[in-house]
Amino acid sequence: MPPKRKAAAATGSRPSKRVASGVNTPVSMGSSDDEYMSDDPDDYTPQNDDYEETVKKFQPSSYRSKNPRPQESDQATRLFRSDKELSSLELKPDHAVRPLWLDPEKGRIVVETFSPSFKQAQNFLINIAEPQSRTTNVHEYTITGHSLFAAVSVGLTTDDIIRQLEVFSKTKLPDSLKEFIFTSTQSYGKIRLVLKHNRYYIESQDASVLQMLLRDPVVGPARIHETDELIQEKAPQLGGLVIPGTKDAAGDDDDDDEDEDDKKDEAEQDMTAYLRDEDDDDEGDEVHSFEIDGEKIQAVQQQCNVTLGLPLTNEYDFRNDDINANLDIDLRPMAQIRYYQEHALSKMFGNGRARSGIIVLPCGAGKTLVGITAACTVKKSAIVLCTSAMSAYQWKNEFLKWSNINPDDIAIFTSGEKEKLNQRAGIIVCTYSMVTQNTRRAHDSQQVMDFIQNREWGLMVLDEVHVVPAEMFRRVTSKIRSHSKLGLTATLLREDDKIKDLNFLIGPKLYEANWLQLSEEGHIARVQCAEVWCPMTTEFYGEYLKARTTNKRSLLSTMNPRKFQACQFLIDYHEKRGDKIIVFSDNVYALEKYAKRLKKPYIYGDTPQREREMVLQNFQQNESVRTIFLSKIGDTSLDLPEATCLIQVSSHYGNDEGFNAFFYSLVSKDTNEMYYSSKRQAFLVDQGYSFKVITHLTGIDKVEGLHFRDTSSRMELLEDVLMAGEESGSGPKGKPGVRRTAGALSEYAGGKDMAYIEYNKSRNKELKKNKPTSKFFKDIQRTNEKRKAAAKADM
DNA sequence: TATCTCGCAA
DNA sequence: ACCCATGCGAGATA
Repeated sequence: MPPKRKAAAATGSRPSKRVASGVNTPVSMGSSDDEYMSDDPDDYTPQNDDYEETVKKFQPSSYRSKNPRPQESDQATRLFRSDKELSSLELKPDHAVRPLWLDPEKGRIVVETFSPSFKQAQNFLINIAEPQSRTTNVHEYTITGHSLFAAVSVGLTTDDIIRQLEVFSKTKLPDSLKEFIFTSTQSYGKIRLVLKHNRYYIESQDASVLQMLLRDPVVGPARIHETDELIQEKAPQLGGLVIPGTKDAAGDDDDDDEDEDDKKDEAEQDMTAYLRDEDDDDEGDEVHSFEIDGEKIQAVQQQCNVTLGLPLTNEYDFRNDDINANLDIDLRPMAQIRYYQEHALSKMFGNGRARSGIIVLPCGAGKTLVGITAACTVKKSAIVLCTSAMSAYQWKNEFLKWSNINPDDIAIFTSGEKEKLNQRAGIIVCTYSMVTQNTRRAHDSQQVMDFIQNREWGLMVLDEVHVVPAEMFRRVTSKIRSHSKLGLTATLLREDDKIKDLNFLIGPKLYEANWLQLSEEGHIARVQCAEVWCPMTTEFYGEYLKARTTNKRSLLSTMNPRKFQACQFLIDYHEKRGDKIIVFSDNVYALEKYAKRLKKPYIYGDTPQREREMVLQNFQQNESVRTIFLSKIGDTSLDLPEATCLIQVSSHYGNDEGFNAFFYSLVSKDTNEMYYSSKRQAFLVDQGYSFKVITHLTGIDKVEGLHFRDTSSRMELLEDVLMAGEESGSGPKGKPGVRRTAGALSEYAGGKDMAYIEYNKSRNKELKKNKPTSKFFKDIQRTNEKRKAAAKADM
């Protein structure tokens, strides 16, 4: 889908900034005059050029560069030196040029972002640790068993990890940490989960490990054949492998496509070398195994991963699989794999097999193409799981576009469409819910489901894989038998802590793109995030305090007239500079109110498809439609590349829409919204975005036709809101159909008083969010119009 | 084919 | 460290 993105979304080649200068400043900020003003100026953040230079010069053995910001270092030093656990650790004499602080007890790592070797350290850490937070001056990571498993899975050795850490650390590596890394990594990669003839086996070169496993109260009973003998056989051999579309991923003979742009960095080359080495090494002579009940693999995997600390590796030696039919599929020559996509794929196929795991790529960076290329590499039957029917269509279309697959060999399986697939090999694209549904199935649905469950799949692609830990969706991993699983997502953040389950449900994180780098190179959009704090009016705040239900309160906060005005101002401001604006509200009542009063089109759940299409088409093509209001429709899979500004009026969840330029979140001060805002901030920061807090919108007074300037109009609004709050909770719930109509009129009056503060000055943030393709509209149309006919005609 | 009910996710 | 609401997929019904 990368190519479908419009101009802003980077078709690759040009790393230039596509955002006009000046775009970096959201609205013009008021004077930063109040006490919130942050006191850590950003001016000593190294500039990119210098920075690059410095990094280049930096060599682990020659620490000539001097710490560019000693005061920071001193601060951090004090911080850590005061910690009793750390006080015993001796600083290296040249600690100033080394970026890492280690907390051996908690496995915590703090990186100084201003260090000359920050980038190198970051590239390394992303492979061995889990990112915890990113602030201006320090990033925090944690080393865990899982993160080390991921590191090992991708080819790093115990030695590599310890050696590199030692290089970057300000102190001598504590023995306890070394010990932890050593013991953790030693046990990894010892046992594998293997699918063969539609049965699952646990396999190892070390029979004693298997015997030990069999004594486990969870694993033991899951064994199927109760003979005491382990199965023993020859280990398969590997050979060279070429990933289609890449230069020469595994480094042997021939190839089809050529791929010019390539920015393989050294680290990556090294990595490939590691992979090869390991691969040669671990080709043992024979392996032992025992069969386990397919129904119990989830429990077994969890037990091994969590309790025993012996995660099961999933690798599929697809080239030596002569049981499952080959699929005739290749990338078309036009398909250009970008360097980071290639890196991701080389992590997956680095040792000539398909290893199961997760690839994290920002939206618009081309996740679909990665999935398709994986399928073209394995060349066996593949099943793709999507969160929505629309997304399923997009996947199928992308397959047809980027690969030469015979249209008869790819089928959609959703509630609306049950396409047939021939018996040999093929690709099925379906929704998670179609597969995981527990209730009665329609007849044809059951047929396809049987087909799916009886087949031994070579590859399972799990789109938006962060949804998989959900109770319902996680069933896919046990219902469908697949030799390998590839999870794709833009974010591994969830509200709960279930994201960890992906380690045994799918596999370790194989690759995570560096958003900063991608955005610098123009592969994904840059974003400016800002939070606008809007004081409540006295009338509204009075009612707010009186309100009993949270529902009513949230309605009052989102309908806060000053927030409305801020919204109006921002729309006005950005329309004038030529932006296309999407205003988002998850409250339908507010959505409608705002939109109607500002005379903007809006779409929400009950908006008929036909009307959605109209509105969206106009937004995309009609110059005069610059702003639309959306509810949470398209939470999954709405992508409007032309939007350059997002304003969020009401949303409880951190929401990760990807935008090309601006992202505002409007928050009513002193309300619950503030409470939630900290969560949102954390989310944005974790995503790598920086954001600002704006407490004053300069020039808001001057907006022509600014609504709610006078008290009477505000009172009028208040009454309306209170009424809505009464009936059936929050207004627009109850029956779809009875929507309140907007009040009328707009008045004029005085502005606000807010001051601007910069919250997290930090570096540029990026934004990234993942949405499949851009043809949202077309696909809806297609779906609706003719599930069958249109699909055919189109293809 | 259109519209309803239901369950689920975050 | 909200809770709910909202939206959607799937099946059933006419």
